[in-house]
Amino acid sequence: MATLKYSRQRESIKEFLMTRKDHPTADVVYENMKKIYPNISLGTVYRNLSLLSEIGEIQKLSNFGSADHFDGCVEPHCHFMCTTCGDVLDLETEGMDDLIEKAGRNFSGKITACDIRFFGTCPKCMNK
Amino acid sequence: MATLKYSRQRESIKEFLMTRKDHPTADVVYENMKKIYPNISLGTVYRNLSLLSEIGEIQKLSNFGSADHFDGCVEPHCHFMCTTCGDVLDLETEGMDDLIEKAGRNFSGKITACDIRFFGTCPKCMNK
DNA sequence: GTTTTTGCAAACCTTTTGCAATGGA
DNA sequence: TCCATTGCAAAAGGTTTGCAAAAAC
Repeated sequence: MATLKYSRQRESIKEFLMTRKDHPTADVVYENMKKIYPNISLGTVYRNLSLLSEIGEIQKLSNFGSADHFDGCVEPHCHFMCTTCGDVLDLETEGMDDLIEKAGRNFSGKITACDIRFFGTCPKCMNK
Repeated sequence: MATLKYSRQRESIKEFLMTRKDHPTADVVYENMKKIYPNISLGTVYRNLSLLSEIGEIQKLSNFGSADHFDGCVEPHCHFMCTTCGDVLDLETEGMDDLIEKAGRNFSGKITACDIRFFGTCPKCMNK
């Protein structure tokens, strides 16, 4: 991999994601970056989101809906998507650590990762 | 919803999915349908795959790679994707039925569904 | 005869890429 | 200076859609 050079844009994207508790899409990141860098391009946003998730500084959540979502928190945790409003939220993970081991019992391949996602109605939409 | 009318194409698509143990993408379904209906269009395949998954006769797996996969089996079960060859396989689910209940303990919304996906190396790719 | 489904092609949405110019080390 | 990063625009990949013709009921 090539040497990494500093870029203001990348720094801002990472910072933005870390201060958001939701999990915005590339487009939302782009719209927010335009407030700081009016000429920033969507391509730059995508390139940096890929780069950041490759080096493990952010997490890419693929296919909650049609567009990818990005999470500034890289600690392993589950996600929940509200089927009413489309929001993606974090969820407690306790008691799910042995899933990979359990799943491997009847499988002759090797399982290295696991992704759990929940769906339903979020607290906000429950009160409507 | 409008009344459903019979269509040979839809019937064949469903049958094809039920006899496959892997989980083909729309494109693979399309290529195979062309053997039976040389003039069938991709649009028809997509329309029927959507329709069938809406009425619960097949399952759409939206989370593996860039294209959706389709599963002729609608019983709840987990999936595994090989990060080497890209194949999607079924996996035993025992001991995972209480996940939704567990996840709901610390959550004030309502969880109705859960999707568990595993990643790793499949048996075929282990022997290479 | 009415309504659904089809084939075709164009549109759509999200993401990636080529390229010359800019900027960091 | 050298090479990574940027902005721009075009392309790519997967999926959806509008429309007139064909098929189902």
